[in-house]
Amino acid sequence: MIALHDIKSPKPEDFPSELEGLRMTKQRREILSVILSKRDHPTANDVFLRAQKRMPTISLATVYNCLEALVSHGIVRQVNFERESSRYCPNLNDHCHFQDESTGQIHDVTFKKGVNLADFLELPQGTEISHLEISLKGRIGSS
Amino acid sequence: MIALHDIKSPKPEDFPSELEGLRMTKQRREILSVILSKRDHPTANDVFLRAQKRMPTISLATVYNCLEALVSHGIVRQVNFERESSRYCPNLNDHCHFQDESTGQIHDVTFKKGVNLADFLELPQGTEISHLEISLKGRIGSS
DNA sequence: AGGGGAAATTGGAATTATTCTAATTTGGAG
DNA sequence: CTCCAAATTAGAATAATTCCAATTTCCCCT
Ligand SMILES: [Mn+2]
Ligand SMILES: [Mn+2]
Ligand SMILES: [Zn+2]
Ligand SMILES: [Zn+2]
Repeated sequence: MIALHDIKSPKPEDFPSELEGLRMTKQRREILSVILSKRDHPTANDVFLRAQKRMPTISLATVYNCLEALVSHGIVRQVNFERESSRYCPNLNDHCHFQDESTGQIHDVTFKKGVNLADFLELPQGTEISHLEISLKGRIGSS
Repeated sequence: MIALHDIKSPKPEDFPSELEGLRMTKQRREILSVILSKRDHPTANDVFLRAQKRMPTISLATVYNCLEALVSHGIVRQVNFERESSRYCPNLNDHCHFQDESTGQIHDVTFKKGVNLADFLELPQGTEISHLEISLKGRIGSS
């Protein structure tokens, strides 16, 4: 089973016309391909700028609309660092984010295998988590 | 050693005129007392509304200024959930936050003792974390 | 193939949390 | 008491995101 985000350099044409019950319009396809084609974590505006290269008439409102559609259908993840603008991530595996304060770059951080949340947190019993976000900031030492 | 946030119903007068190197003006005192006097996680505007009761001339800009001063001096914590407005927390112990989606209430969640981040995350070696935020959303089952 | 209609896109305006600015006030040091 | 840096204030500015109303797209039906 090969996940969408494993595809190397996807062209918009590579996507079916419907995905996870979401109609794949050409704008949505373009935006998805922008997000999948570079493993960084672009903001909506970054996505807009990149999408404009191949689709000069796309609007920022559409970028926001498409991102919201992709996120709510679980095709793309939305990532937040404090009050900064949201970023978007194609990695659907369980992971969290580390922002290197010296470069601004965001790195995916996976969980050690076998661990699960409840092992770490003193959660009130009966808690059902629907959404989890872990964001780290710091530096990578030269050692 | 009794921590500030353990004081029951602190009046502004209870605070020294300087704290952690921060000059305690009457506005800062008032705002700190607002935050300490109720264990919820108010937004800046909530704080403004509450502070106005005892200090009708305080301005929203001052509330933001004071919160920023208190946060940057480590006297209060700033808490974020996705794109919602920031909230402020008097609990300085290591903890994270759970928002109950049925009530909107935010609960402090502590870490199980003895665990530490590096045990959970596949961090690139040499990583120095300067800031960490864990935010959960969900519901508390009736069981 | 043609037409209807719901959904998507668009540009621009609106919203809103937060920050900035410039003028005034405050309060501790000398 | 005076001086001065820092804090407060009202209001304007900013910027990310959402809303709106008009247009366009395109799927479905005949
Ligand atoms: Mn989410
Ligand atoms: Mn912080
Ligand atoms: Zn990611
Ligand atoms: Zn808290």
